[in-house]
Amino acid sequence: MRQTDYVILGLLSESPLTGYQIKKLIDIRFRFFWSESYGQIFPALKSLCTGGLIEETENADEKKRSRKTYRITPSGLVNLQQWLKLPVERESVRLEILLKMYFSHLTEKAVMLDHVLKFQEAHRQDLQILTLFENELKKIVDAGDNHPQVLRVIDFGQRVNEAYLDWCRETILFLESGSNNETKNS
Amino acid sequence: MRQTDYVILGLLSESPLTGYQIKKLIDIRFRFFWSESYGQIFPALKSLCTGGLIEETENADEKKRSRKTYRITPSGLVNLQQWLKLPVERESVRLEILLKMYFSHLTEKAVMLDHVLKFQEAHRQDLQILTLFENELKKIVDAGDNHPQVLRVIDFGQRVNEAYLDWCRETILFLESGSNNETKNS
DNA sequence: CGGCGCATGTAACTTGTTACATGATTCC
DNA sequence: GGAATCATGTAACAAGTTACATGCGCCG
Repeated sequence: MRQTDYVILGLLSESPLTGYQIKKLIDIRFRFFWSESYGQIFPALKSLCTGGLIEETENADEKKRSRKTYRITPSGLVNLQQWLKLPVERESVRLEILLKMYFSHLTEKAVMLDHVLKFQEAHRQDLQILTLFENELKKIVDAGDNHPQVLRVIDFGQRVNEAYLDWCRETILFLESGSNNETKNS
Repeated sequence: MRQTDYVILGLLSESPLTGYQIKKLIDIRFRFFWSESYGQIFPALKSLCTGGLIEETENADEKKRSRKTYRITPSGLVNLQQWLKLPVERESVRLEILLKMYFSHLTEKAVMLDHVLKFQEAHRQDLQILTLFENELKKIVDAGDNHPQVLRVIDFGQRVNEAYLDWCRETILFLESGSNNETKNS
């Protein structure tokens, strides 16, 4: 069982979905802390089916062979719950922009400024999407569900993205001040 | 050229190093935003050598076949500088703890509390290491170098880790309050 | 009927980790 | 001499991406 399997089990624990929908959900809801490609999702769906942790819903309309909808099985739910209890292992973060920042005395400040501006723009968007999602959740009052937990996840995203943006502001000041060019061997 | 190649070029642009030292530097200085394993570093060193971007320093002591020290070549430096100008592509973050938080209504709050406490402890340490590194840098006054840029990287780490810790505090409150057990099918 | 978006799937490839083997050096 | 740590290296595996092939269904 890979991590991909558990993401899928988790999403299917909320409602039945197709592989395509799973991908879309991950891209939107989990965008700031997770990602999966089709190349992982579809094989995972197949193997989860084989293992009996999920199953295809039988559509009334039998002829539609495309658009397979999957749902979690009782045994899948048990598996998911067991995984939740396991200690969190992997935590991987790879930010190329910091690598470039670290070595950026070897190039012009304008180059780095450009990178930071793009980074800033990307994370402004992340923050916006996050806030949209938060408002949507808060409108739906039939709590009972996993809303409080999801709000904790959104809060994480907001804090981190705000930290990113604060850093961008200060770093932009740094890069705009001083000499415009810091190249060593110019 | 993979990202690993550029990390190595960057580190060698500061001073000659052995593969082992490169690994250690990445583990300490880059710990909060990068990682590499020996399985990537040693093959990369070999291929960079073949490509003429780095070279072994000839030790006065010829007999030592172990402990090879590498240095960057002029062509390697040019390569590194070109890479710095290229747009930042990959930015990957994978935080399993948020995945578990998202689905944590399916288990006891105590379970999630445990995960968060471990996460908190790990990032307290990160913050400490970061501050240590910062003080060390500030003591060495022969700036001129890349110190301002490195301080920007450290600042990033501090902000993000502080955001993590703020989130932990609030999340711990959330998990300690309310019912001790939120399992759906208990 | 042509194009677009929805949807599934896979093969080839790249990237990254782990476990292991090996040997040198240092310090007690 | 024995233990710890420094140090290099690789093979097998696991994980993840990309590019591509395919076909359905709807709208104009």
